[in-house]
Amino acid sequence: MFEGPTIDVARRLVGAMLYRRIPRGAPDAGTLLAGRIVETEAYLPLVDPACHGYRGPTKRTAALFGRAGFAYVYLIYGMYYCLNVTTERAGIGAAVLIRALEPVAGIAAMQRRRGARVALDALASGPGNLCRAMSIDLRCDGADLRSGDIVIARPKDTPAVEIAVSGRIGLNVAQRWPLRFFDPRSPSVSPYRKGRRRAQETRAVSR
DNA sequence: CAATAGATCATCT
DNA sequence: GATGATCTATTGC
Repeated sequence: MFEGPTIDVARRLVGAMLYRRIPRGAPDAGTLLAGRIVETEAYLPLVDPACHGYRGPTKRTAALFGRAGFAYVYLIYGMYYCLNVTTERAGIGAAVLIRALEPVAGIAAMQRRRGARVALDALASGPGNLCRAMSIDLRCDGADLRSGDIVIARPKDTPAVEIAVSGRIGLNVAQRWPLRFFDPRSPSVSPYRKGRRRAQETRAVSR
């Protein structure tokens, strides 16, 4: 699931499931949330100036440099969290950013986090919204994604999906690198906005 | 529809 | 002290 080159993992994660058990103490504690991953971005080892590991490990990026299959969570713009899955072997800083989910289970609890008037398709669309809906914050940094309160898995009956490719979103460097992967049929794929338009030179790829 | 401002803070220089 | 792998509300076509 998390083995192999980062790009392969990013593609493999589209269509996979993300499960989240809300921990004790939080609202809706014990509730199981689930969503189907429909959008990811690869942040490559060594050569990618947009990857947080590009300049070597720091305290913040410690998890990024750990073994594959763990969470790397960071705070962005002072108010949102982003969930990444670490890839590659220990000592290499690379990851896949999880950008959007289609809500599958625990929708009422997600709505309590995001606001009741938010449309179903938008509940976990975009990395910041996704983390808010799934109750993911810095406490999740370093978590094992094979077992625990956050699990990413590809159930046996997971159907093959069409995967489209585009440039990455929100970057100042290397944004045109074709490292964003998404299910073009999903209504939950995060919308492009001004300044992101350029990245949307997509081409469909089936598998 | 497009464009802009503002919120807000851990981390790094 | 500056900087974001963002989102939302609001403004102006």
